Amino acid sequence: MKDKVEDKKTALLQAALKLFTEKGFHGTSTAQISKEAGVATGTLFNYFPTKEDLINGLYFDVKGKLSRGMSKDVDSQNTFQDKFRKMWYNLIEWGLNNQEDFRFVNQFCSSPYITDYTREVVMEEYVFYHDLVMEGIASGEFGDYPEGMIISMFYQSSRTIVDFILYSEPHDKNKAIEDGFQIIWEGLAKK
Amino acid sequence: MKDKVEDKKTALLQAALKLFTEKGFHGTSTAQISKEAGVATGTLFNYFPTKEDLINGLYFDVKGKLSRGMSKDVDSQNTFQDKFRKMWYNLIEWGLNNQEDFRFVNQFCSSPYITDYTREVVMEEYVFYHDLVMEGIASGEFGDYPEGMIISMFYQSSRTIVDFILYSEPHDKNKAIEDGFQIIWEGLAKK
DNA sequence: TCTAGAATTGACTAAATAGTCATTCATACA
DNA sequence: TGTATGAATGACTATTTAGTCAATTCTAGA
Repeated sequence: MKDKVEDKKTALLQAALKLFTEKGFHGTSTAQISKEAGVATGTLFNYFPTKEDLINGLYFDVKGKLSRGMSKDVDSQNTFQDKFRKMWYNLIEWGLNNQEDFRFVNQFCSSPYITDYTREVVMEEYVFYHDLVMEGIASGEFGDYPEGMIISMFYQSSRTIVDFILYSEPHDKNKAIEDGFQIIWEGLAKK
Repeated sequence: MKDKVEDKKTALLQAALKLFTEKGFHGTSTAQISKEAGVATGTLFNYFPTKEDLINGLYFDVKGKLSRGMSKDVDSQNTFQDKFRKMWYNLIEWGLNNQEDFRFVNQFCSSPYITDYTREVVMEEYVFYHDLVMEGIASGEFGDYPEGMIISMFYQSSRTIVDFILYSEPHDKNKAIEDGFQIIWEGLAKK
């Protein structure tokens, strides 16, 4: 049955997510992943021929979810600043609601186990984001900074704020999110 | 002889730095580290009883160097902004000139292999930095943001700019550094 | 030069690893 | 009900791992 097949694959991905994030790629054995997923050791290799295939599949999966979470309702915003604010809030909320996924992506985004091919395929889902930044530069909303710098600063700032909220546990979470947006927007906007 | 002892210890730390950064903690065997350092497998365990002691020693070492690099000549600056600009430039230059060290610190700063004790001891070297940020908040140079948020945003931005320079290879490195400072300063400063 | 103590060595071990494969099991259809 | 197909299993293997330790080499002072 199709559902059961997907069940086991999903269970394996979920187990891998948890363990890779917690103990790293080499720190997690395939036996542990199988056990956590509740399947036999051989089953893992039915779905993912090698351990590297597993982490690449997982990376693709999680990056896709992040992309969809980030872009939600952005189009329906009126001003450019509102589009970016919406994206900011989406990103932070997604990070807070999907902590393991967020940590996984950030931990493995520059890992040698993720192949160039995986990176390429994943990149396609972020074209809308690049386009939006280009638009902001062209229309003079942003200061005269390179596209790649704006993108990295924005994304890394979201990581920083998510970590800040999780680690420092501020009494007013929403203020922390808005503070973060103020900092990055004031930093990047044209003066 | 004292020098030779230090030689081997240094060689081991250097080898571990290179390999841990490249292949991760579990991805690097103690045998590889010994080989890279040009010593026997047993020698590693003379200096560091366990592999975890090795990475903790390394973390302590590198964090100390980073702290000293960051704070150089900051005291002799006149204005508050100049102190922060100096620290920004120090940080970026140190990151560019010590890429492996920088990558290592950033990769392992939230790793489970680094003990709470190591973190505590390391923290002591960053008191001056915390004090400076507190001073900036008190004197109204910074906007009304939590101390921890300012510290994280500043440091993570430096990571972002170092990575941007290394990965995007902009034609004008110095403009990228100053751009980065503008972004983070405009973001954090009181309006 | 001789020697005591420390540093260095690398063969060794018990445990763990990624991946295999012959066997068993579940399902869907005739 | 009988059976054919593919999924699931877990014992197994060849290799690799962190760490040990008895033997060797080096060093500094007498």
